Amino acid sequence: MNETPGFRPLYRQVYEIVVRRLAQGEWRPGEALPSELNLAKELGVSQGTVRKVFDALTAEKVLERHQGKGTFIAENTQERAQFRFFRLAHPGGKRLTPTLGSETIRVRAARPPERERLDLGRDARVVEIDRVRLLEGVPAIREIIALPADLYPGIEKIGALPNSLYSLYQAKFGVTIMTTHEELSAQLATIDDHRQIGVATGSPILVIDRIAVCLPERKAEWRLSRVRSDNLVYAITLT
Amino acid sequence: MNETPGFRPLYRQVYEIVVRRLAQGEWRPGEALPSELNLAKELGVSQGTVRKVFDALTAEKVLERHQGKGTFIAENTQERAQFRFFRLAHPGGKRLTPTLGSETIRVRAARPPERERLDLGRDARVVEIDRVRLLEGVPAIREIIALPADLYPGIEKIGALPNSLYSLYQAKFGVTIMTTHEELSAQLATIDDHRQIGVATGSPILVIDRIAVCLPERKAEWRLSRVRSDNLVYAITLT
DNA sequence: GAGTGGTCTAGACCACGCA
DNA sequence: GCGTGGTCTAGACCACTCT
Repeated sequence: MNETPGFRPLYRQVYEIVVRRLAQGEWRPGEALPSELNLAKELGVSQGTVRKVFDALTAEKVLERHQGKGTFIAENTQERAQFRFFRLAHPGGKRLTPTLGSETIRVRAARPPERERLDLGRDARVVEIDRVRLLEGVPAIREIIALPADLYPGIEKIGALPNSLYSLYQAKFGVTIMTTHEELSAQLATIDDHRQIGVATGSPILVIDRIAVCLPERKAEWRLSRVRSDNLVYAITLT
Repeated sequence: MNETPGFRPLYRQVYEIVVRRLAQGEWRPGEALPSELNLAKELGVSQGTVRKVFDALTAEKVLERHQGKGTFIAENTQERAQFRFFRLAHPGGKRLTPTLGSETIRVRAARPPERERLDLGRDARVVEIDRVRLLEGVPAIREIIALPADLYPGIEKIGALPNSLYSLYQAKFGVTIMTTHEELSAQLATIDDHRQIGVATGSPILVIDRIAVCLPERKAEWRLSRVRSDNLVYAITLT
């Protein structure tokens, strides 16, 4: 099939074809892809090669397979996105689901740290979302979110945003968040923290600095979360 | 091969056989397993079925495969264990490697919280390790570690412990840490924190509460880490 | 050259969802 | 009953390592 040094396995090439088509929106979230056999015929490879690609994309959570039905584009449903990227829980385990407190949204020129963190050019604009989220009815999380405005045209006109922004990004703007890079630190509550989530100034706050990356590879969100740390932990399993 | 409701794929059964043999120490860390073809013949299955099992265990980081050489038991080498389970870094990215400050080790009866967190019986004993670790030469981490004593016979007589305990657990006691469950919170530095890692009392501290699980499934370590949070973050990628 | 894992194919049969 | 993915096999050839 080819000569040595530039050797690239067939399934790699098929993988790239499928990812490219996905990114171009040839299939929409929730839709079924062609069956293994049909795609194999179309691309002139064996079913096993397509299967290997679909299996890999399923492991990456890009696709979902259902025996007897077909292969589908994975959806960032509310609940799914919650459990995948939202890690807050009570000590000992019970997962928590946040509800919305208040939010403001505006579009403005990107500031230097935003340009740097989001890999934006000099004249880029960002959407800034500030919101407070509640856990069990109590203000618990302050979030300051910066989005590259070109990825989310008109998001500021939507009005009330859903609890899980990631399912909104996908459904309305075709932006599928694939991975996030988070940096956690402990800080002391500021006077703003006190005003917005009611903690005493100087009490300990868990700060989560997150960059979210979408498919295809691009930094699609910068989110700074300040979380009250009384009776609340960030729970994660490493494997 | 079998009737419906209790259907278990062949590769599942092979998987369980291999894991059992691994846990029984039939092969030691760093050693090669039988080749796909040989194990397939021995078990009376096809090479493809063994391949599927080896691939799965490789994805779980239990095995390592090397084309032309063979399939090996993954080693928790110092560096590998570092990067896998040690998540502290400078803000923005540079990974850090801790060095040892001081440590004490003793064996004693398990206290109720230890029995509860480690699933131990009424008369169980634990090994307690208290140590201070340095980052870039500065005391930065206090760790209080509790181990089920029966898993680590004689560990208190070893003397100086290595920087990465997990490679010690594996090499000396056959305990391979597979996953860890961590809960992070922010707290204020106590007077003990001040004495041991030099931070001002009342400054913010990142607390990591970790349970480590070994192969076969058993809670093999409880570790409480208190980390100074100035110019230091816990960095993690979610996928 | 012998032995190992890596890729690719072709085909059989099973389990599941749906009409 | 058909079409889907899931399992399993057998065999070919390639790429890599070691002797």
